[in-house]
Amino acid sequence: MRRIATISDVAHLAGVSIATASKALNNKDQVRAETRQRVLEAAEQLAFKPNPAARSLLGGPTRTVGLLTSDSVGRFGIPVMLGAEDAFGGGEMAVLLCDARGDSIREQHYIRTLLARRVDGIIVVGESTDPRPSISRDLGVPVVYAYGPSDDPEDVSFVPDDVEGSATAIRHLVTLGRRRIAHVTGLATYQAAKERAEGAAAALAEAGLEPGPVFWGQWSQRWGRQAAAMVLHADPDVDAVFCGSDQIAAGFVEAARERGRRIPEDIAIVGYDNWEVLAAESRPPLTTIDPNLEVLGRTAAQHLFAAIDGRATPGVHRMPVQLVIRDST
Amino acid sequence: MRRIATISDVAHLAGVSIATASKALNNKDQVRAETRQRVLEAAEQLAFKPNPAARSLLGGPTRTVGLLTSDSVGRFGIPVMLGAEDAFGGGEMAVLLCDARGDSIREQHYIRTLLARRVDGIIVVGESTDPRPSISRDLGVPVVYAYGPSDDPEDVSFVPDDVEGSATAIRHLVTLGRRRIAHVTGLATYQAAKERAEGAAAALAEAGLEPGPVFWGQWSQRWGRQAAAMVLHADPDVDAVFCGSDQIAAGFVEAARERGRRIPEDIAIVGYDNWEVLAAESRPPLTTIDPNLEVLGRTAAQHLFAAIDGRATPGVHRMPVQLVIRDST
DNA sequence: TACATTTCCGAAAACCTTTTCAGTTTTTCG
DNA sequence: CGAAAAACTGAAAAGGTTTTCGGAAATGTA
Repeated sequence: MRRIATISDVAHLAGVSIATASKALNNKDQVRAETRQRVLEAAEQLAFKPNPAARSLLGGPTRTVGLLTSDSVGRFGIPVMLGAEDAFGGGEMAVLLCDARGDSIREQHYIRTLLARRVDGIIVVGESTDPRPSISRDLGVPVVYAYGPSDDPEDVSFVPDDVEGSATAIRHLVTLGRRRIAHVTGLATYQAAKERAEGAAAALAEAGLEPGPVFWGQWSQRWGRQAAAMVLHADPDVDAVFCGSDQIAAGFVEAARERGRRIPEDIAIVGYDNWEVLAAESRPPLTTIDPNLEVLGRTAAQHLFAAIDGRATPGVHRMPVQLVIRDST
Repeated sequence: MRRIATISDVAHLAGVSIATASKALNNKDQVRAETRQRVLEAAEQLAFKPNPAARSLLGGPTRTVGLLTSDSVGRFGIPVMLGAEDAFGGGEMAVLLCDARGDSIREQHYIRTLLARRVDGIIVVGESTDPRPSISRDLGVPVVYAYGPSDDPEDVSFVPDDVEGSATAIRHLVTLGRRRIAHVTGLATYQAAKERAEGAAAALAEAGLEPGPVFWGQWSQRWGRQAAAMVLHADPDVDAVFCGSDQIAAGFVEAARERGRRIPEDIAIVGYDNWEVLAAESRPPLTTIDPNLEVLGRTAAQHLFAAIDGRATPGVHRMPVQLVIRDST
């Protein structure tokens, strides 16, 4: 492995001074076109890449951002993360990955590490849509929160618009002529469960329907199966169920079918999350709400760029979600 | 936001020279204990962290590694990635995340970026256990492959031991007294499918049993359901099925139950992957093989450290996997 | 030709840390 | 007490890049 080329190698090969080479490479003026050409060719020939260490030593941007996630097990953070990485990697930003695993000690450690490395900004990816403590105070670099918003409204946060998503789901069911619509969802301690129930209630009211019953439980297939028994017992004529997650919906569908209900003829089901492995493999495949997590991650990354440029956009931004229609409605 | 402290601020506050401060902070000798103490206190007070740019400019290690993944959609790379990140982040290594999304152009781009940033090493995380083209040639930094091995046997690769894992699954079934064991798995073009079938055949032979039929298909629940029909038709007295993935197993269990077979009384089922959401939520919960992906990632990371220290361990290392017993056997 | 103007180029400083080497102070031992 | 050894400290250089500023060359004008 030969030595890595420096700018003085390039300058020497091109027969100019270091300063001129630098100007040529950075598209500054004060360099004759022909000279610039010679420098560029030399750089090409030596496969020259400026040393980022030397560059950032000058105090300029490090072209590095931190990606701080708590989501070691959960599955929601991953697409957000990849979306963000995509937005950064496309430019010449590099992404430092830090997984705090939901431990605030680890989180502090990583924040210090990132600051020591002089990152230009930080994206914090939450594991749920519940607000989380802000880290932005006195940090010195801009921070953008994705999926899990900051509890400080002055921060920049991006979350899926669960209220609107649920309303969309309900409107879809109403359009299909369903009138007796139940809602089975996760624990009410989750912001996501609350907002989805809220959006559903609002859309029902808007359609002139009574708010249907809400069944709170776990975010699990098991709960979906149990809930099926409860829902069918509470109202044997229920003609649609909106589930707070695809896991719940998958369980519900399974149990309802076992009880002889046809999906979607007797009962239409809408899930939430568009978790492919469940939603597409369920029988029948689930109509569901796709929270567009990759887009959310990318958008958050773009806004971090803006914040680094001093154009921050404070507040909690609700990102549009999408209805994916399959065979369960 | 105040200016970030430099070592000369620390030296000044402690009343010593810059050199002495540096020595004190880096635990070099030639500094009186009391002087060192004063310096450390000053550093603490100013929240001083050495500038990594200046450090790596001296030619030392950058304490940065690249994590190159192709696994944007697949789920296997994620735990490997997190395991690796864990091993690095615990020290003072930083991890640069690059997601090539299976595109070799993007991959090249990222490799150049990583080299330009002078990473100390690279971990390549595959999306399947199929061998992938080596990137190590003339790179100048050590590379370790995790999950998806390099096609160059001189490289350092870590893969789950699928042969042994399948054998374990079969031995488990044999121990339970099962004798007519079928195998339902994914496409034979996958290394994973081939090795799992191979391990299963070997274990059957070892137990003195005829190799059972092998059904090749997709890695999907749907195929599991179809396969159930085929298996039960081909041999109505089958008393155990080893599935090549939890998805297949989940589909198989569902369809077998619908055909009136009791699990595990009539047919015992073993899956593969220990994909919690499927294996634990299936009815009954699935006995399965856990490939220990996080451990694999961590191990790969540790070996990258070793390789950076010049103690590389070439070859494809097969990592132990684990039988997780639930109610399906 | 002499001078003013423009266009280019290069020397040198700055960024921050580590390390070497020489110099200074303290300790030890005869 | 004197000399040698040990312990400690500080000035300076190195590492790669960008930027500023002064100077040189080329061009235009009188």
